[in-house]
This record gives sequence, structure tokens and C-alpha cells, in this order.
Amino acid sequence: MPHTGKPENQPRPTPTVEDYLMTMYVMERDYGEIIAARLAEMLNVAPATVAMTFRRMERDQWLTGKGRHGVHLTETGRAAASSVIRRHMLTEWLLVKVLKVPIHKTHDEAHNIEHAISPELEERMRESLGDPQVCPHGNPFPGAEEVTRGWVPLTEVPVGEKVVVRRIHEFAENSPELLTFLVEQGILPGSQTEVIETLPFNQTLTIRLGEKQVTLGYPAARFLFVERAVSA
Amino acid sequence: MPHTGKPENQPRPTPTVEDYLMTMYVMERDYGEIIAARLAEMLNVAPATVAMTFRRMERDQWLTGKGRHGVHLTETGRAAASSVIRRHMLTEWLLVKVLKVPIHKTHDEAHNIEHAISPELEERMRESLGDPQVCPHGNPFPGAEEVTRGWVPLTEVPVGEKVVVRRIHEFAENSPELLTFLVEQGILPGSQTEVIETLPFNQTLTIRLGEKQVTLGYPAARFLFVERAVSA
DNA sequence: TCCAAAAATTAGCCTGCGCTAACCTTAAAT
DNA sequence: ATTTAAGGTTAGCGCAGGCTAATTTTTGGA
Ligand SMILES: [Mn+2]
Ligand SMILES: [Mn+2]
Ligand SMILES: [Mn+2]
Ligand SMILES: [Mn+2]
Repeated sequence: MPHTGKPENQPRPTPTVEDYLMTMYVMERDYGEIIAARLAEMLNVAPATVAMTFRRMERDQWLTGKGRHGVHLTETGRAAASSVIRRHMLTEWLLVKVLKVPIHKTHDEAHNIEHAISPELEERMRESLGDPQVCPHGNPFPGAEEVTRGWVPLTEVPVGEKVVVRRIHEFAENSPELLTFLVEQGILPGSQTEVIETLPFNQTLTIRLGEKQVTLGYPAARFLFVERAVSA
Repeated sequence: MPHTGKPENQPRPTPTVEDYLMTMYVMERDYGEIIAARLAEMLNVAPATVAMTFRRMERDQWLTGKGRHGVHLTETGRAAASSVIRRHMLTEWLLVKVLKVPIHKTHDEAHNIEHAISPELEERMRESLGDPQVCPHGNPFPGAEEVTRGWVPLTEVPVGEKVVVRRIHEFAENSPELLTFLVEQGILPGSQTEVIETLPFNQTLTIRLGEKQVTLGYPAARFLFVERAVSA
């Protein structure tokens, strides 16, 4: 099991740059491109701020290129992104397992703490927490993406099929309201459910959890990944 | 048991100011005055930087007064200092108990993490860790100073008396070398020892730990507080 | 093909928090 | 009493990382 055998001798980026890097990593992985305007929304800064930060990041070799489709992380940038994502996820597990923090509250807390974890501490955490492959929301550690093979967005599940929720996407974690809603409805990794109706013209679908029914908009449903064909 | 029933509605200071506050709190408590030059040494910044930071801190009502004996924390300042000290100490315990980090490494790690702990998390930590009254080095939580009553500096123990090490002072924690040395020699809270010789003209004293003897300079020895009269 | 909307950039501003160099002030020590 | 050392302050600088306002570039749709 390769942990990307990190040399990691480059100096660590500032917390701000670490936050840019981790968001850009996921953007590039799941959307194929990095759009500064989206980044600005997700990081809650003005577009102009992103432009300026990109300049410093290019100077410091975390990224290359400019403009619409031109921005990409360098190898060093990707390594730094992987590092902070690992620290984020390990912190989330520590909060969940040791301090019993509910999973709709771990993300924000972890976003502050992640920048303060030393490499030695990261290693101690990984050992204490049993070398997890996904975060408490089911998102894969960098390098462990294979474990999510076979998990599909809830929007692609045919009506009537029973599935198990496995993953709430990183970008859904950014919305505490959505996350709280999902947790309150009992929609979290491990939950069994079944799609009972889809209304494409309405961009909604309805699922059953036990006795309860919940209607979700497509954008939210696309953030939920489920495992199909649970039983043989 | 009063936790200083914190209203704590003031916005939290920046990490830099939090570090100033916690050091100033201990200075005022144990030395009676705040000397900017000492602060500069302990925080590893230039004296001019302290002067400028003091200005902002006065503007923001964390402190009042200027000059040699004039600087004091406000009530708000003391409350903010207490808050970050609590977070620091709880973080140290988490590192020690959950992640098995040795106590000569907890301080530096905690100094980064302490600024990233939310009030809710602080509360979860206190519960999980059993509401401790002292940090792993034996320093008291703000408000719990009474537990250190009866602990005296090692320099005040007469030759021949058996004592138990209870506390390594906050300001010794700032020196990783000293802390590592002490831990390697087995000098840590709980250790039994005996003063076997004092050489005041040499500013050293020698203690026995099991079979081993260790000679300490007075400045280091003054940072060690011990419990006398252990047995009746 | 052209145009409007979306995205990106530049200019100019601000604060926090570092630094050095120079200069005061205060407190000891001779 | 005077001098020296310790402590403190001011001035002037730099960088990170925010902002708004104005402008330019891209791009997808009519
Ligand atoms: Mn973060
Ligand atoms: Mn997560
Ligand atoms: Mn700190
Ligand atoms: Mn401590």
C-alpha cells in the first residue's frame, strides 16, 4: 500500500495556499479543470484575490499556466495538496472517533486544525486511527481512489433498487446546512436506502430511509455516492 | 468547580496575539511584571516588533499602560489568555493520551494547534480528557493554581530529603533541548528523587534518580517544582 | 457572425506582523 | 553625580492576503 512515499522536503505552503491547493486538487480530479471563479466561491474570497494568489503560487511553483483551461497543479503542488488532504481527513477521524464530534461538524473544525499538524503527528494519527482509506464522509485519501470504484451518484440509480450510501462528496462538505440536513435525515455513509421516484423535469428524486421519505434536488443527489448490488 | 463561567463573547485574538497573551499571563502571575525585552526573547521576535504589537493590543483592549512596569492585561485580556492556555493544555493531554506523543514534544505541537480549537471542541476535549487540573508538565489550568500549593522549587529542598517531581514550569517548556534532557534523565512529573548535594557557589545541585545521579544548574532547577513530605 | 454573460486581470487600497537602524529613557553601578 | 547598560520606541521597509472598482478577455448562444 503506497503512501506516495513522501520525500516532502519542500517547505510547507501557507495555510491560505494549502486551502487553495486542496480545493484545486479535487476540482482537477473530478471536473478536469480549475476555474478561478468557482474557487473564489468555494474559498469565500473575491475573484481578484484568487488572481493575485495564483500569481504567488505560480512564482512558488505550486501551479503552472493561466486562464480558463490553463491552470494546473505542478507535481510539487499535487504532493502538497495530497499532504494537507491527508491531514484534513485524519483530523476528521480523530474528531469523530476520539471526541465524538458528529460528522456534520468535523469538516469546519478540521479545516483549521489541518494546517497545524506536523509530519510526525500525521504519522502518529495514521497509526492510532488504523490507516483509513476514506474520510468519515467516504471521500478517498489521495492514492486510494480505487476504493470508490463502483460507487455511483445517487442520480444514476434506477427506481426500486436498494443501495447503501457510501460517500458524501468533498464539495458538499463545504455546505454545513446541506450536511446538517443530510445527517438529520439519516443520510450518511452506511445508510441503506432505495430510490422510489425520480422527477427529472423537476430535478428531484425521492428516497426511502426506513419508514421515512426524503426528496432531494439533483445537485445534492449528485454529491451522494452509493454502492449498488449489495447482496448477491 | 468554577470554570470561570466564560461569557467569552469578544472576538478571538489573532494567533500572534494569543501567543503574546499566554506568555504575558504567566509572566505577570509568576514574576509580577511584564518586560517587553523578555517577551521578545521568549517569542523569538525583535523588541521593536513587541512594541508595535503592544500598540495594537492596547488599541484592542487586551492590555493597558506602557513602559517598564506599566503594562498589564485587562480583564478581557486575562480571559483571552486563560482561554488559549486551556486549549493549549487540553491539546497537550490529547497528544499525550491519545497519540502517545512524549511530553518533550507536545508543547511545540500544541502551540500550533491551540489556535485552531473552537469553544465547542474545547468542551468536548475537556469531557473526553476528564477535566484535568494541570497540563502533562504539571502546570495548573487558569483558576486551578491551588493544586500547586505546597510544590516548591527544587532549589529550596534541603539535601537528603526525598521528594516527588510534580511540575516543569511553562517557561522551561519553551526550550525543547532542556525538556528533552530532563525527559531523557527521567525527570518528569511523578519521578521520585532526592537532592544529594548543593553547590551554591557553583550554582548547581545534584539529585539521585534510582541509581543515577544528575547535576542541574540553578536556573533549570528553579523550573522544577517538587512535592515534599510525601510519606507521613 | 456577433454579442452578452462569464471569467479573469489590473490598479490601488488596507491590515497584520515581521525586520533593521537609529534614537530615546530609565535604571544601575561606579 | 555621572556614565553605561538595559529597555523601549520610532521610522521606514517588505510580504501575505484581503478588499473594491474598472477593465479586458473568453466563450457559448442567438
Ligand atoms: Mn483549511
Ligand atoms: Mn471529509
Ligand atoms: Mn501558539
Ligand atoms: Mn504543558
